[in-house]
Formats: sequence, structure tokens, C-alpha cells
Amino acid sequence: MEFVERRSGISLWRQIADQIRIAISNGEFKETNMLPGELALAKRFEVNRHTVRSAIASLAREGVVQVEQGRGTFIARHTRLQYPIGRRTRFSAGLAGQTRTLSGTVRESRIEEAPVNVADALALDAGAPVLRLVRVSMADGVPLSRAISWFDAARFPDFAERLEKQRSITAVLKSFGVDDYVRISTRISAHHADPQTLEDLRLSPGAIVLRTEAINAEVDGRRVEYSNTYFAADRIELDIDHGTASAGM
Amino acid sequence: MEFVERRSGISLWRQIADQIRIAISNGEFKETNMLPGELALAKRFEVNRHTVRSAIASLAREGVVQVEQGRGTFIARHTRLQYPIGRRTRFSAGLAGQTRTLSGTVRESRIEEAPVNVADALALDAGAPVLRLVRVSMADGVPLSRAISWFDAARFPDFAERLEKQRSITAVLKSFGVDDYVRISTRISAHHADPQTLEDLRLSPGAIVLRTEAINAEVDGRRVEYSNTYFAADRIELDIDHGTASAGM
DNA sequence: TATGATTTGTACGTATGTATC
DNA sequence: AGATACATACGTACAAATCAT
Repeated sequence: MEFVERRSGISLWRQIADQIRIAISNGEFKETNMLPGELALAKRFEVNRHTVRSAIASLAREGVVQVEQGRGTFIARHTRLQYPIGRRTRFSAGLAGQTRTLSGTVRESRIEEAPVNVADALALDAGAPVLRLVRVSMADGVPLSRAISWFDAARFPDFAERLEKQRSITAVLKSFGVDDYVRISTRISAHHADPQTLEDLRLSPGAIVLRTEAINAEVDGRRVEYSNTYFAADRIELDIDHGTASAGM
Repeated sequence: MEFVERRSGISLWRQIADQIRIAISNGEFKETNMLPGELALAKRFEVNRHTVRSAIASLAREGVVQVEQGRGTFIARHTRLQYPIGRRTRFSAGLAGQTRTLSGTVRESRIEEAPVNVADALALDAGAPVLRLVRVSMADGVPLSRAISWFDAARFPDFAERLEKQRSITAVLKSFGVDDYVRISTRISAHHADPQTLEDLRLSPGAIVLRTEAINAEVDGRRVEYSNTYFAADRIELDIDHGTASAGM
């Protein structure tokens, strides 16, 4: 007996779909790997069976469940990828072993004048030329994240060109003589996805993104990268690395 | 000219409200501290003025904006609280200085048999008696978070009674001889709020919560607390502390 | 003080989507 | 599948409040 709210601007089938999604990710049905019957769900949410059917149909469209006539509704996937965040955060290495394939494509790349927040983060003067890079990552054919990064264009002149030939940001930075860099700041928040992110991550309206706002710097403190990354929240969770028990020794 | 999707299970006014919320938190209107007029917004989202009015009405109910006839619609709050997360995460201390008042109330408190995930986190045997505590925190009269914590009931027998007299978890633990404890693990994810959390945090359906799943332990490694905390995502962001630049020395 | 321009508030009618029975 | 009720969305018109001139 759970609650759905009418006149909330969100249709009942949508609220029920969201709650079933939550229940799945909480592992509620992992013993049988299938949902209860439509009548049982209708009773649980106190709605008509047809409303539950609409909810399940939308989950099936998303690929969260698979419906088989006469047998039941089966859960397709129920675990999130784990993305480790620490002083030594590296995108590909962090997800290694959790996916079969992992790729990244550059969506936009242009030089612009640094807005104040970017200039602050990179310790540049506002208006200084910076490279703005938008990349979308895919794991096993499904979009995972949309990242907007900024780099000092004066220090890394042909960054974009080099990225076409190299595999990763880390490799390109190395070619510029940046042998090592560490995460010095990460802020995490959650939002409804904006329209552009919805499209790039193939999400439907109302979907959630986890946003990380991060600064990477060399060990001497020189700022290297400022990034805003939007992760599809139902596909990933962030695992914070607090360092060793002996306080970083 | 932005996009709203029809027949998506989320009403247009709701999608528009969400997008305006995003725009506000991106600082889009911070020069004037007010929204564009209803007609301008209707043009931007390509909907009727009444649809925009519904969106604004819901934002006004939430306290995000204030409407004044003949003058315009003003933004009430546009910054999120910053909650620092590091090895030494403490709830009250972390938000000190950002709010006028900060309080926490216990919603539930009972002994139960540890489910497997709780037993794992506290390094107990499954089924061992644990204290399950649900607390809701409020900042300046607005709910911030709902936290479910588990403690070893054998080691901390009258924890709940002591908490009624003490101010904080830290104080109660101290009374049990736990002089210090550190965060050894934090996992962060984002979800649609479940019905109970919606109610406790006074959110409307479709609202987002940031979830932190955390383990606190003494410096010798003995587990002290396992917690799942749900933060109202539009009221807070998490600020990860990566330790000192010299790698913890 | 008066007037017009701009902004939000209210009212009516119609069409379509959602949910129940 | 058909009937009913209510929510959502659009269109139009006008009222009320605010502000600049």
C-alpha cells in the first residue's frame, strides 16, 4: 500500500514506474528477478490494473524490464556501475572491468573567452582564451556521461587536434609534459537533466543526472582542467575514496 | 526556444518548472534576480502563457520564487548549502555558518535483526541485533535530509535513550568511549524520492534526492555506524574533501 | 495627477490526455 | 470497448497592480 499523488503534474503511471525503478535498484525483487503480477502491483499502489500496465510498458520501452506474455515481467538490469572518485580519478581506469566496451566521442570543441567561474577554477584572468570540450562517454553502447571540460588554451594550444590521435585526456596532457595531475576539488549535486543532456544521454524528460564539478591540478598546484560532468543517475553511482586508514601515509 | 515533450507522462507545466529551476540554479537570472515575463517564457518554451503560469505557481508553492502582481516574479533562493564530505565528516559542523538554525529529530528508533547489507557494513553476523535510527534534519525550518543509521545494539545498548539527552551522534558515541571515528566509505547516487522520503522532506513527486551510503569506523578499523542518508537535491550539494595537496603527509 | 505600457490575475470556452469502472 | 470524470493545454478577452513619463 504505497502512495501516488494526483494533480502533481506527474501522471500516476509515471510515478508508479519511478517507484518500481527505485524498488528494483534497492534489490527488492532480486530473489525472483521478476516483478509481482499486475494485479498485485495494482493493489500495492491502489490504482487500476491498466495504470500499472502503462507504467510497466514505459519501463519496458526503457529496457529496465522485459514482459513475456503468460510468464511475467522480468528485470533486465539492476546494478549501477561504480565510478570511483579520489585524488587520482581517471575516467577509463575507474570503470575498467565493469563494462565490455568503453568509448568517448568529442561533441564540441572550441576556443572561447573564459567565463568567471572557469577563470576562477583555472586560476586565469576572466576572458583569457580557454578550450571548451564537450565529450560523451558510452559503455556497452549506452551513454553514461556528458562532460564539459575547460583547459588553458595558451598553455595547451593544439589540445583538440592531439586528442583526435590519442586515446585519453591523460595521454594528451602527458604529451604536453604534464606527467601527473590530481583531483583537488569535487562538488556533487543532482538535477533534472537539461534538454541537451537528455538528448546526448538518451534519457526521457524527468530523468536525473548526477553532476560533478571538478578541478584537476598538477602536484605543484598549477591548474590543468576544470570540468562539469553529467552522469545518467540510473546507470552509475559515485564511490568516494577517502584515502588510506592511516590518513594518507 | 527550448524543448518540452508531450505525452511523456510528465505534464508540460511540470517540465517547464523543472527547467526554470535548473536555469535558476545555473545562475541564469542572477543579474535581475527575477524571471522573464510570462509571455517571454511562453515564447521560449513554445507553450501557452497559462501553461507557464502553472509552472510558476508550482515553483511559488515550493518557495523557489515569489510572484508579485504588476511587478514580476522574483527568485527567492538560488544557492544550495554545501555539505563537506571527507574522512572527518560531521553533520552539524559541516553546515555551521551556512544556516541560522539547524535541528534534527528522531522519527523512528527500534532494534532489529541486521539484514545482510547492514551486517556486512558493520562487520557483524547477519541477524545480529542492531539499532535502526531514522532522523530528519531541518535547516531554518526546511527539511534537509532523512538519514537511516544502524549501530551494533550489543555494543551500544541504550543508544536511543542517550540520544534524547545528547545533542549529536558524536556526543553519544563519545559517552560510549568512542573518542574518534572516521569515514571509511561513501557511495553517492541520485534517485527519485520514495514516498516516505517525499513526505518527511516535504517534496513533491518527481523530486530528486542525493543518497549517500556511508560507513564510519574507529581509527583501529572497528565499525561504528552504517547509514543511508537522503538529501533534498535542490537544497544541498556535496563537497568532497580530497585531503591535503601533499597527499596526506 | 493622469496616461499608457508592462506585468500578473481571472474568467470562459474547447479539445485532448489520463484514470476509473 | 464504451461511458464517465477529471486534469492538462490552448485561445481569447479583460481586470488589476506597478512603473515610467
